[in-house]
This record gives sequence, C-alpha cells and structure tokens, in this order.
Amino acid sequence: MEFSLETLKQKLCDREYKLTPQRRIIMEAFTRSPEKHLSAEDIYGMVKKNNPEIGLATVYRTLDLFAELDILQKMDFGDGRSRYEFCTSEVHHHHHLICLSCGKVMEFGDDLLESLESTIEKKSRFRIVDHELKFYGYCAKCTASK
Amino acid sequence: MEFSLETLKQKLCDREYKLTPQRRIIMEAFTRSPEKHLSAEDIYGMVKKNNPEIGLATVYRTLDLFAELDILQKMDFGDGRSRYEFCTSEVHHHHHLICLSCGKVMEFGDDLLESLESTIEKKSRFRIVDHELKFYGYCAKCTASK
DNA sequence: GTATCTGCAAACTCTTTGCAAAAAC
DNA sequence: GTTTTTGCAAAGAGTTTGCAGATAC
Repeated sequence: MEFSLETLKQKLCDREYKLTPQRRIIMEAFTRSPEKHLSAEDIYGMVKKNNPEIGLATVYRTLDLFAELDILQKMDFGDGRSRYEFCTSEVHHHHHLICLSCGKVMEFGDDLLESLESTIEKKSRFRIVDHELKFYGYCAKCTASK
Repeated sequence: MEFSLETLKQKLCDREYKLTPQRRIIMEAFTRSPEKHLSAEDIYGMVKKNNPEIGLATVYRTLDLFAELDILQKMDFGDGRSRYEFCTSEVHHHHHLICLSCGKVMEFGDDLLESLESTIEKKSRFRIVDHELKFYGYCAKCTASK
C-alpha cells in the first residue's frame, strides 16, 4: 500500500478534518482496488458489502474532500460520471487509453507535452496549469473478440 | 457559411431522415454563431428567440442526430454538459484551451500526436481511433484581471 | 396517406444539499 | 461539550423517453 493511513490522518488533521471510520474505509477500499479509476458508485458498491450503513452522499463528500486534499484526482472520461484516482506526482504525466467497446481505462506514461505547452503559452498567451490527453480506441481484448 | 443547407438535406435524405424546419433552424443557428462550441442549452436559447415553440427535447434529438451524421462532433469539457461543434476534417487535429476562470474554450490547431499515437499502438496493442487533448489554465484576459 | 418528427411532461442518472441525529476530539 | 460528520430523503442539473398530435414527403 503506497498510501498509509497515517498520511491520511496527517493530511486531514492539518486542515482540521477528522479521521472518521467512513473516511478510513473509503481510503482502504481505494488502496485495495485493483482498478485504479473508480467512480463514486464503484466505491459505494465496494464499501457497502462490509459496511451497509454507509451512505452514497458520504462517499461523494469523502471523494470530494480527498480531491481537495490532493489525495485523489477527480477525472472525467466522458461517460457521465466522475472517476477518481490516487494523485501521485506522475498523475499529470500519464495519459489515458479509453476503450470504446468495454470502457476500460488504461494508462500510458510518457510526457511529450512539455515542449508543446511552452509553444502554446507563447503563441496563445494562455497560462497552462494542467493538461489532459486521452486516446479513444479499442483495447487488445476487444479487438480480438470481434 | 461553410456548411450549406443542401449538404444537410443530402445527408439527411441519404439516411431517410427528413429536413424539418426545426432541423434547418438549428443548423442555421450553428452556422451563424460566432462561438463554435455550443451546448444544447446555448442552441435552445438562440433558436427560441425567433421560434419560441421549439422544444428543448427537439434540440437534444437534433444535435444527437447531427452528431450521428458526422455533421457535428459531440465534446465534453468537463463542466457537466455536452458541447457540439462542426465536425470538419481538422476537428481531430486541434486541441482545446479551457479557461478555468471564465470557462472560455479556445482552439489550438497543431497535430504533434501522430508519432505518439503509433508508439502507443505498438507498445500497448491498443487501436486508437481518436484522441483528445485539453489544456487547462487561464486565458490572457483572466490572467490580466487578477 | 403514412411513417417520421415534434412538443410536452414525466422519467432518468449522477450529484448536491438541508437537516436532525450521531460521533470525533 | 462543541463542532464536525453522517445518513436519509429531497432537490438539482443535464439529458432522455413515451406518447398523442402534427408534419414532411
């Protein structure tokens, strides 16, 4: 587990937030999940198994809080729901491959955009703070099964 | 106007769709708009002025139809609503600059991603059909007014 | 004439919010 | 003890759908 509960507690306390069981449970679900790009509903489904009393609204609030604390990054893959993934320092330097057939999201780490960014900043007088690159297509499995 | 009503009629008839006043009006609103990235609500607001009887559902249905006919391209800038723009052959080769302050969307035409795509296709066995590159930041106007 | 299309209202999905009860510190 | 947090249900935004009447061809 790359992200310890201690770190979570630290980050919460720094901002006067409390470490509640729900927040701990949601964080644990995240660290345990093999899939890294999770929606609120995904998390809700995972935590409800062992903690049926937890509410969907709490999941939403917790994910938003974690995003505000730079623990998670909120992302949008255009399917009408937000997804969250751990906000590592590399998160801005990998790109997403989104399968149009099965919806799977893969990552491709490689940052070729730094030079493009500075070109744009000069030409457009637009101050870039983040970028997002997505490739849509068909994963190997879906290509094979057609 | 780059896109004539004749072309629209042609494309519709080819697929056994009819050219209705509503479809014509919506297409005209699109060609007349200085802003190129329009939401359903944007279009609805524009057409309602002269045609108050037109329904929002019709706007949605028409935009989706146009997208299916490759007349418009449906896009998602992460603000919770879909936007549409004319689907020119260059549409896949320009990228978007999205201002986090005023929400304005600008374009940056330049395609440096072809070589990156073939690298990814080889390394990941992922067949790419489209890509999308967005830069988030602050436009010149918003940077100045801060 | 007939199949398509429209407008309306209701339904739907994802997300947010108001509030009283519960819990962290 | 007090402030934060929770669960619930209701509201909210954007979009879709069912249906009866209207319309393009």
